[in-house]
Amino acid sequence: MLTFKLLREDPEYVIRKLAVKNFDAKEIVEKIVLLDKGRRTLQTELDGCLAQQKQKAAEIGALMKKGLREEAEKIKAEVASLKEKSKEIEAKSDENNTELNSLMVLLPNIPCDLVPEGKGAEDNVVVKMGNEIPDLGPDALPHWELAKKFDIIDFDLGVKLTGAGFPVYKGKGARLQRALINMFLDINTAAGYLEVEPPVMVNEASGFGTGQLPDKEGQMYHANLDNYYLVPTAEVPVTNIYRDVILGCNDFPVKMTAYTPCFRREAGSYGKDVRGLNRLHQFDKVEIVRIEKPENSYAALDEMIAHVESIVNRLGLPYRILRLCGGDMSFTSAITYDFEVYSAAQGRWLEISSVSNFESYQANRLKLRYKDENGKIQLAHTLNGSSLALPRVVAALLENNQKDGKIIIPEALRPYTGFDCIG
RNA sequence: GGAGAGAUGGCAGAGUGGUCGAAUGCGGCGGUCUUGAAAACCGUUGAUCUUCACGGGUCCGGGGGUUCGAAUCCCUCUCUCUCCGCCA
Repeated sequence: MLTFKLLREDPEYVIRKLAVKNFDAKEIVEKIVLLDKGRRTLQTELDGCLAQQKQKAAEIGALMKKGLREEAEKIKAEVASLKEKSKEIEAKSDENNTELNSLMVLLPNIPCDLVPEGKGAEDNVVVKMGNEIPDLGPDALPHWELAKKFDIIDFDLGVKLTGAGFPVYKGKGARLQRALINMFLDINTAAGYLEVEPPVMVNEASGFGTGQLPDKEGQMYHANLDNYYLVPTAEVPVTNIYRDVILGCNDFPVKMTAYTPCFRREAGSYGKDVRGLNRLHQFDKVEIVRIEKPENSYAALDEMIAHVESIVNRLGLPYRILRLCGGDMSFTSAITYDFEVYSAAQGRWLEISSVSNFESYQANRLKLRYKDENGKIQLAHTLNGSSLALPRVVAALLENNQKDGKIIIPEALRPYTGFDCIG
C-alpha cells in the first residue's frame, strides 16, 4: 500500500519491491520523501499562522462589541501582516503538494511477495493446467475462417460500419454472444455476486480512482465534448460505485458482477495478435469485483480463481493458469493470475481472464475505506477478475469444437444458445 | 434546448457576516427500566491533516474573491430538482 507513511518509513523497501516490476523508483521516491517532509513542515507553519489570525479576529469581534474601535484597528493591522505571511506559506505549500501528488501517481503498486521476478510474458509461471488439448487433424480452420464459413461473425462489415476491431455478430454468432453473457452472469450471481449494470462511459474521477488515469490515458476512447471515457472494462464503473465510501465492518464481503461492452484503443498492436477475435477495439466481458477487508483479500483472490476456473471447466476448454511476473503485471496490481485457453487451430494460448488483487492501491485513490472493529478507519482491499472475456472464449470454442464440418456447442451452454451445433 | 429553484453531518432539515463543526428530528451506539423485547427516559454519535502527546489547522457541492472575521456576501464551474420543448 503506497502511502506517504510507508514511503517515509521505508523508502528502500518501496524501491526494492518496485524493481520486481522493472520500475526504477529510486529518483522519484527520494524526491517524494523530501517533498513529504516539506509538506509537513509547511503545514505546521501554516497552521500556527492561521491559529493566530483566528484568535485575533475573535479579539476584534469582542472589542467591536464593546465599542472599542481604536483598539480593534490596532489589531487589524497586526492581522494584515499575518495574513500576508500565511498567503506566502500557502503558495509554497500548494506548489510543494502539487509536485508531490504528481509524483505519487507515477508510482505503480507494490507487487506482493508471491510475484516472481521477470521482464515479460516469457517469465510468467504456469501454476496449473486443465482439460485435454484436442487433436483436430490437418484440416482444422482458424476461427476467423470458421466465422466466415458459417456467416456468424462479419469482420468486414464491422470495418464498413466503424473500423477494424469492431466485428458484427450475426445469427447464431450473435445468439452465442448473448448465451455466453447470460451463462456467465447466472453462474456469478449464483455464487453470490450482485448483478449490476453500470454506465459504459465514466468521468475523469472514476478513471483516476481505479488507476486507468493517468497511466492508460491513451488506451481509452475519450468523448472530448463531455470529457467522458468509454470504459475499457466494467472494473472501472463497478469499483467506483464505492469511491468515497466508508463501509461498516459488517458490510463485507462486497461482491458484484457486471456485463459491459469494453472499449480499448489498443494503439500499437499489429500482426497475428490482432487477427480475427484475438484483439478487438470493442468486445463483451463479464466482470467480477470484490471489496474485502485486508486480512481476507488473499482468501478472496483464491476463491475468485477457483470460481473462474469452474466456468472454464464447464465450457470444457483446455486452460492454464499463470502467475504473472513483475514485468508483465499491470500498473495497479499487487498480484495477477491470468487464465489462458488453448486455441487449437491457431496453436496458441489466448488470455481470457485476468484476476487481480489490488490490495489498497485502488482504495487509496478511491478513498474507499471501512471502520474496523475498533472504529478505526482503514483502507479496504479491491479485487477483480474477468469471468469471462468473450472473444477469445468464442475463438477457442469455435476452433476446438469443430468436428465433421460443424461446431459442437458445449452441453452447459446449450440451454442458453437453444441450439447444439453451428453448421 | 428554454425558464425557475436549490446543493449544509448516515438521512431529514434549521441557520443571511462574529464562541457555528454547525440547532432540532430520525437513524446508529451505550445505559436505565423489563424475564426478554417494545415504548419511555438519560447519555453518546462526522471526516481529514499535523503532533510522541497536549494541542492546533482544514472541511457546510468544486474553485476563486470581498472582509480583521464567511455555511452566511460576490464571481465562476459542476450537479440536482420543478415547469416547458424534444424523445427511446
